[in-house]
Amino acid sequence: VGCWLLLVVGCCWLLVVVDQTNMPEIPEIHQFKNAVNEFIEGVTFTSTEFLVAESNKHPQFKAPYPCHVRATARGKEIKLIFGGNFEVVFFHGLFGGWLLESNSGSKMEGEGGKAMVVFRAEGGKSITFRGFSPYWRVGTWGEDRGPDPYEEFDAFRQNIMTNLQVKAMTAPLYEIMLNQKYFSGVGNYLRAEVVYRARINPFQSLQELFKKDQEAGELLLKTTSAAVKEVVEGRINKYGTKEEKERFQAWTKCYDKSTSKMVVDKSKRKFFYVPSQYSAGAKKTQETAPSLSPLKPSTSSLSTQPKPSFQPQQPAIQSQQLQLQPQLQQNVQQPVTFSTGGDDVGREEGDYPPAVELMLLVHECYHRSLLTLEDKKIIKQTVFQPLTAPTTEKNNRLKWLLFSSVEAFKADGDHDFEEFSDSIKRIVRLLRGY
DNA sequence: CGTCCATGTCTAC
DNA sequence: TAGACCTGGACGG
Repeated sequence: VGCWLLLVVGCCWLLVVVDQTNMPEIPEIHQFKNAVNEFIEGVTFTSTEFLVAESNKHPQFKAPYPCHVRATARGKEIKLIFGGNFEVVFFHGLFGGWLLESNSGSKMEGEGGKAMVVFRAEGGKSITFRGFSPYWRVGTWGEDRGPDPYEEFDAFRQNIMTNLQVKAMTAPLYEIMLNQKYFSGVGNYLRAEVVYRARINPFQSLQELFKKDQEAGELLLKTTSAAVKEVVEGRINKYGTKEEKERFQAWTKCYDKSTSKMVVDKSKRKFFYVPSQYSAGAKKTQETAPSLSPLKPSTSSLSTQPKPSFQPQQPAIQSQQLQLQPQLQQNVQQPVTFSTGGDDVGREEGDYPPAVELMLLVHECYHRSLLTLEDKKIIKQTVFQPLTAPTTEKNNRLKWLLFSSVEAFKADGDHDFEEFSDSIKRIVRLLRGY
């Protein structure tokens, strides 16, 4: 029964893949590759027909006909190998795809978009690469694209491990995962799904992740590979047949779900994530920060948030609260030398003192894994320094900087935690200089 | 009919 | 960092 099912589904899949032409990520590229290979198995190719003007993007070339052709895939690229040594790499770009036809030329000519290049074989079969902003290149894989996480997992992992210290690795996970140099083939839905499935905070960098928790780092890489495998083998496709679309909807747990949170990244692409997915894990680490959930939507909820939200919800938090409270008391009594200048001006009842505001924010950043425990401790020590401790000019200035960061954060309607934690990290670095 | 949006890069100001 | 590439589906008037 299993074989029969495979056969039937396999046939449907072949037909479907033929018509699909939308921005693919690795799984779809592998599906194309598999479909092409099945279709041209044992077929002898005899000619190439170029249907676009020659350009850098679409150079004409001469394949060693007659020959057999084989397709391979790596990341988002597909390579056709003609007769075992002549290679052309294809990139799908915005809306590229392959058309597999048994009766050569029947469908493509003039119909539905521009065919770009047709490879014709004996017996009337042809494969057509079509699209509107794709390209091809005679030669091998793109230089700036890393190994395929699905078919070359070890190389994929190695490429990341040996480059863990490069600057790109300091970008948050959700950004680096679109970097084809390291996450070759990963695209917008995979980054969301992988991070979700691995239950890892996407707002930290890969560098930090590996430093802090090697196992979690390894898990992320393995999950990347596994997710691709699931999509390829599950015949899942957002732009496929009705069944494939349904499978896509069922498979995605995070991407494009109304229950997910969403941020728009630098290149204006949507990143979906579910905070509880990774913050639940953080609770195990005892040092859980109080949740500041009302912070995000409104403009300045931090200063108007009622104190009861401070109430510990769990025993694990309680011990921390007990620790924190005396220190807060102590802080209130501190001289206001570093309270952003305006000495209580415009403060309303219910506002937290600056130091408490700062620590709440730092806690939240720690909660989001934007700051380390170490960072948090250093800030705490600095802010709640015992009255007896010597204070230096420099130290005071850094404290002032810390509070300025809070003001900047509050002034910025977007409540950019990353920016905030970045400035905090810079100050921590300075503090460590002592 | 029009407008917006999408698994993605590349390039010019 | 916006614009280009210039499809095709969903949705609005």
